Amino acid sequence: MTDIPQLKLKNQICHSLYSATNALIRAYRPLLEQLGLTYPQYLVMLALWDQDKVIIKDLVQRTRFDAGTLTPILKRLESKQLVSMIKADEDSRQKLVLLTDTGRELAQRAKQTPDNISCQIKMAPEDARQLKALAEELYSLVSNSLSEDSAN
Amino acid sequence: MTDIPQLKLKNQICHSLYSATNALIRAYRPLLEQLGLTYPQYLVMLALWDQDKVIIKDLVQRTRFDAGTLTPILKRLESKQLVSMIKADEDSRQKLVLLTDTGRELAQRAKQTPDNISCQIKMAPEDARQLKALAEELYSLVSNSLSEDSAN
DNA sequence: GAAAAATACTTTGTGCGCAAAATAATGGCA
DNA sequence: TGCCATTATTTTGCGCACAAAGTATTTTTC
Repeated sequence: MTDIPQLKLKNQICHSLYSATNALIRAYRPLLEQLGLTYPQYLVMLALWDQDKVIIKDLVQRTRFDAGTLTPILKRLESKQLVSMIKADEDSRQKLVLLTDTGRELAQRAKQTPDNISCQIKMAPEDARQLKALAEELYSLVSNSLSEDSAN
Repeated sequence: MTDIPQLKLKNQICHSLYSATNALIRAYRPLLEQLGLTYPQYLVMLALWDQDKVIIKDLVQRTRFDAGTLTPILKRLESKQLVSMIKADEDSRQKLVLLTDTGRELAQRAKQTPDNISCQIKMAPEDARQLKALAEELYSLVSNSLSEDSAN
């Protein structure tokens, strides 16, 4: 017992956030399994259903994934025939990510997923809205502080 | 463009939560590096600074980590001489986790970490309080829904 | 127009996160 | 006393998460 109040696990936002996020991913797992997707793969597919035929850099921005994380995820989606990748004409450093027909069709089967999750979890809509807003706020505060940091 | 509003990445709490959590872990990294800890190792140390000489099952509950995740983390903490582990007398299936002197002393150096983080991120205290409360709420809602699920 | 800097992406290595299976010890209970 | 279910922990296997280093291509600079 060191008894430094600031070091109490119970007082750490980071722990609440971390365990809530992991629990949520666990709740998604059985639903996404039916689609043959992992949670990060699902997020990438969501981004592509919004818009495909985009370069990886664009996906990095929209998914907020690290590029080194995204490359192997895209490879797995490719091996599942959900996406295909081609070199960009204008700049051959870039790669375009395209949905296949199968990938596009999967959106129809995925349509129910968000409803199923919120049905199962039953968080008050106002709480959910607020949680999302606060998580977004934290994300942008942290991102700014990190980019300032690397600029020194 | 499939244009199913429910499938828009921007409308997903899960994405906001996921990217905020990962960004926060990234922000912790340089601070924890000075302590020689990763983020999950830090959470385990926080739990042990609260109370050590506990069985792994107790740590699983308090850290909310999976047992299969905790075992290798404890091994790494042991190899850094921060904790030691002994078999429990009463029940030799159990293992007691103890802080070493070094492990206990590390709390003094870690004392500044929470302040340093909140200094760097500058989230309004009321927002931070609320974010923590909502994350806790989500955690317990999801945990309940998962345990009901396995009880069927 | 060649060298240097920047950009887009991939690879490598370490450490989780977790389901599922394995191992080991304990506690019924017949 | 034996057997079986239960409990505590570890192992295995796969997929991230990300820093750092590597590769390839384009752009800038002189």
